[in-house]
Amino acid sequence: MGHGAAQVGRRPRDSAATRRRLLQAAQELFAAVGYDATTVRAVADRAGVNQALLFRYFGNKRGLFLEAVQSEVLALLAGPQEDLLERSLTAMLSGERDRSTQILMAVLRAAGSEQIGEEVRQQLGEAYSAAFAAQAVSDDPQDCAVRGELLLAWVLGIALARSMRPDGPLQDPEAVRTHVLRTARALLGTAADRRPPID
Amino acid sequence: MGHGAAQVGRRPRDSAATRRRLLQAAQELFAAVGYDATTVRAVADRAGVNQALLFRYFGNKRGLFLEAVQSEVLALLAGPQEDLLERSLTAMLSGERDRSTQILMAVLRAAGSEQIGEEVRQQLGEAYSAAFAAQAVSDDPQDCAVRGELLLAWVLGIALARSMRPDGPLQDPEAVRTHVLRTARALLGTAADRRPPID
DNA sequence: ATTATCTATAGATCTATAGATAATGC
DNA sequence: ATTATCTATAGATCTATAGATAATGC
Repeated sequence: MGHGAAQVGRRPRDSAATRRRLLQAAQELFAAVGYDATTVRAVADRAGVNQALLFRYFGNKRGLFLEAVQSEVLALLAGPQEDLLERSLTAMLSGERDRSTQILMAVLRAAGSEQIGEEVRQQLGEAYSAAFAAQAVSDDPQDCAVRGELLLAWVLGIALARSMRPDGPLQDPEAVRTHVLRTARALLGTAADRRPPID
Repeated sequence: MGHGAAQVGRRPRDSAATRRRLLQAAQELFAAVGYDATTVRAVADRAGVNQALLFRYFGNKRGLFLEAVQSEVLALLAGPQEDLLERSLTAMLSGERDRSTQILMAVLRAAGSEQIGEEVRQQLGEAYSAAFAAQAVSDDPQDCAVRGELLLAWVLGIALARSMRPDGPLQDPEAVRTHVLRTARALLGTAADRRPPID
């Protein structure tokens, strides 16, 4: 009885595997239902691991989250700034539900959470904002920041809307991708939008 | 002792006032911290009302939320479809923290919540989407829906980002308003964006 | 002896209800 | 007698910890 799948017996001693299983389960659940709605017990159950081990290896729920998303977020932000938006969209819209996609979703959903707070928002927000602002054609740095944050807010909103309405119109990756990339050019004010079209 | 402000004595019997106070406190708290993070006890305390009365008058937390936002949402959606975006932005960006602003924020934040679910998302999402889609210059209804939902996602994301970062760049109402309205034209594909500028 | 796993539970919330107490209406 | 307010608490979570149990390393 008790919670979740009954422990059939004692698992083999393998701390590395236990950590890995917990991190993977965390990535999946955080991405699927968000930070607040993900319980440590659900993560442990999904990983097939005793719940107390989660605290042994990650300290607390926040520590688990941070470690679960850290490497992938750094990898995303380390890429070329110019196509951060495109890479974010690609990861987010990818139908394959691969690891990067799930982690990005986990982060975006956590950014809208109450609990996870500044640690994620601030860091991620500024990184995105800077990358986006770097593309904006404007002399005023404050104006660049506004445009960058607007773009981040859009990606965030799209991620939320998609996860909230699994059958909604935003499930069409190509349509979303096309419209967002086209419109983002207008927002950032690239030359193509400032002058009459070439064609 | 107990919870919150100590009850000094029995409040005067006034069910209408009690309901009103609860609704107002709910609007403020839901707007400020979101649906999940708002506890019924916090609402009751802020209203200066015994917590049990909340259930007497509204059944449960969901009922309180729905009644708190219903009239204002209907009023917003009942206005002319063409400027729904503009009215939404105005309400959202208004510095006066007036009633409409708070209710809109409450709804937008609730749309990103786990608990409140379909009832709000579906209804509001479709209403917004339809209104926005009505403006999109396109023959394909599915394409219109995508653009409409993208715009809703943006408004939602901006609302979240603003409430999350109280000192961020998106606190400048005029900058946000200008960029969003300009860019929305590009997204919806009005004539102004399809042809070279007149000037 | 050390390290990993597991049991059991503390302690903090939070929503919701049952039923007592008191004020108004007749 | 009816209706509003208040007390007290049930019952369901959820995070986190203390300490027992068992497996490996020496």
